[in-house]
Amino acid sequence: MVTVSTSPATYHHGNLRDALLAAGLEALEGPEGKAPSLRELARAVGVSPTAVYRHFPDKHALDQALANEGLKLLGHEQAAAARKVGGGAAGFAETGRTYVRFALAHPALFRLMFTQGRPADGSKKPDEARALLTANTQALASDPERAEILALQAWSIAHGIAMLMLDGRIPAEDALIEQMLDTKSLFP
Amino acid sequence: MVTVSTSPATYHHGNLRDALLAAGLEALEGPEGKAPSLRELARAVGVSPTAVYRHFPDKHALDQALANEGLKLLGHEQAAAARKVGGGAAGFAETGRTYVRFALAHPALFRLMFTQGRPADGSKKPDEARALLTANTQALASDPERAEILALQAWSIAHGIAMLMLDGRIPAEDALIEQMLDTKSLFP
DNA sequence: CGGTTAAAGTGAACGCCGTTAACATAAAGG
DNA sequence: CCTTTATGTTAACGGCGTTCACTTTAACCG
Repeated sequence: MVTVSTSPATYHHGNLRDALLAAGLEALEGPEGKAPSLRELARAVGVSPTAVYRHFPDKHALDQALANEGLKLLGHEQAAAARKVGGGAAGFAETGRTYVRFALAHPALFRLMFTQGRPADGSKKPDEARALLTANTQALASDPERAEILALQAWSIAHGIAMLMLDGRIPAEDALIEQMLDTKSLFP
Repeated sequence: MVTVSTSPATYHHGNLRDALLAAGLEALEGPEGKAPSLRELARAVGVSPTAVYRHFPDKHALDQALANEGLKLLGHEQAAAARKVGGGAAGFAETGRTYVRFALAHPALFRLMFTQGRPADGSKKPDEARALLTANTQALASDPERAEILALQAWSIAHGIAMLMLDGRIPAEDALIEQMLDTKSLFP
């Protein structure tokens, strides 16, 4: 009898793919600030480096899979944050702050999410974060023409703040995030 | 008699430091989109890998030096662009567009400029780009209190656009840059 | 000058990396 | 059961950043 859940499923030696992703996410949270190496993850999972290639064609594919996990996480956090403040304009503002805070809380993961050329394609539906963004801007923009531009502008400023703070160009202070992302002054 | 100039100066085997930086900048312009390796640069200059360590304590220092070159270049381009349109509000807008265009024109260099934790310190004066930004925002902001925030916001949105375009998240079209950076709608 | 000293470059080696090839083993399934 | 196929392993390759011990060149100075 086997407990069929996320991690220990049909086992040969283990559910390597998921185990590698879990180890990867954990490594990305570490204080190293560095993306883990393939061999490092194999070691962490207790498997030879080449075993990884049964589940990912190459290192880049592994990184992309990790990036996707990160994107999912970010989307969930943003949606939850927006819901918590009741959606609407307040929710929109909250997604922006959450975006930047996520980057600061998971620097290595966030970098990985955007350094890897995006998920190739295949994925039919846009990620949750993106969907939330377009929904919000379409609801809040007076001119639906401008909604799209507004979405890209909002994304860009949040992304810019996140990156500049990660790179130490701008002090990573929470008060500063709120001032810079004040939607009333930015998108009046 | 020696021609004391930038490149062939006091020679032992060569002016390695400058030669390495030149080779580095050239490599960064290549289509690889990858930052050059230390050994690669040593090869390009015709020197053993270890010779590099006479001029830079480690690879990271070399990368930082390259990043500084990039920052200087960006600053010059921005200043020239602002001058060309007569400065003022038009100049401010132009520096933003120039920022993003620079990133698209030199993707690997731009990435390197911001990936390396900033120039440590030491540099007494802030780079030209930064000086230009604060000067512009102080001149254009009604409230001098808000000037600083305005500067960071302007920087962030330009940086965000640049990064998202580099990462293929947003189409890298010139028309889009102008729409997104329209200062009249952004900072009214 | 000539000889010492210090700067600049070399070659061999280390451990890490991603990746390939050839081989082993366990699971699944007719 | 016995074959097939998925999933591992070990050994090896070349490239990387870096260190160590060594050599060569240029500069300085009495």
